[in-house]
Amino acid sequence: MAELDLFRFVPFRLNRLAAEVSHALSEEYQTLYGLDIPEWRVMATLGFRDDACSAQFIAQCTRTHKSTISRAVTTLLARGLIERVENSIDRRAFELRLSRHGKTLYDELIPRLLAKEKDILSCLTAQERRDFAHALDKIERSLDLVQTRHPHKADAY
Amino acid sequence: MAELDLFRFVPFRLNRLAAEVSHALSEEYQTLYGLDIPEWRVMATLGFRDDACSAQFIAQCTRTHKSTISRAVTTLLARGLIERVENSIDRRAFELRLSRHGKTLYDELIPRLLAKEKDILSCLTAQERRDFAHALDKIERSLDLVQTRHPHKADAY
DNA sequence: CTTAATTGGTTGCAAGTGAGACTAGTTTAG
DNA sequence: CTAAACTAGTCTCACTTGCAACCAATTAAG
Repeated sequence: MAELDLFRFVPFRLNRLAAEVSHALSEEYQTLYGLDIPEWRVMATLGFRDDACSAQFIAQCTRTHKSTISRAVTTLLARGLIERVENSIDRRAFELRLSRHGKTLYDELIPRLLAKEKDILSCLTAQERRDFAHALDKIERSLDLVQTRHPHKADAY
Repeated sequence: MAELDLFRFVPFRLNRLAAEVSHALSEEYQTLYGLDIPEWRVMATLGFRDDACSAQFIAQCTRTHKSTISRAVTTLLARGLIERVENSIDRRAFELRLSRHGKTLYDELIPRLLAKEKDILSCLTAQERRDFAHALDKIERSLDLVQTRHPHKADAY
């Protein structure tokens, strides 16, 4: 008969680990800056790309449902952390970018999050960290999770 | 200024990967057997330990909230997949175990899930898989996620 | 041109889940 | 023995989120 040890079962471990890490990080963006995960993802996507982009694009590259992104965008607009301008070519779509205020928050938050990540991974040696990242790369690629294109606003998509 | 590439940020990657893997697996336990994740976790814990155990124990070792486990137990009882007997020593607690029916389902499901896991990890070499598991070990330990004890029903806890 | 299909984005709804109150039973302290 | 502290499990509440219907704008087909 087949045996399964839940604690050696990778899908379970990934779930548990992701939940725990999210929880640890939420201390930073949630408690300190009042952002939830979808909001943080929008901020991160806009902050990393200096270019403006659409909600659709953010949804696709963060693999988050468009309704979730839509709600996050609404909140961030209300807080003045992002700005939205109509796209002159396609009047359905909007171009999103960080506001000056949002950029300030982003620049404050990033070092904290990177420190937290570093902290979590500090139990691994440098080589182990590289290997771990490499394994994630391969698994993501094989599951087709990778965003190969970073389309610019002009991209048809 | 600090830069953060969301796609190289481990917490984000873990979240996305865990969600994707869960989704892939749910095909098996959800679609085929009508179990959701908490229900599956209860089944897996009971199936792996031949011993009976309490809801509390399942909650602790799967790191799932006790109310979530409680609901899963209720559903599984109604479906006759598990059995519950009063604990003669402590009348607050119940001993849970798989029913014959539940055991049959478990034995059918396990090979499918293991195959799916193998499939997901097949993009890694044997050595990479070992390294990956090892890295998970270390991170889990450093985050104190590891269930060091497998308490038996007599355990005070 | 006109109609149908598609796409960006929003919203209502329902299912799932964590927090925490609550009940019942147990243990510890005095 | 009694009261206080604690624990197992259930339940209600609030919140999050995925789904699907929807609206408006755009593009494709006839």
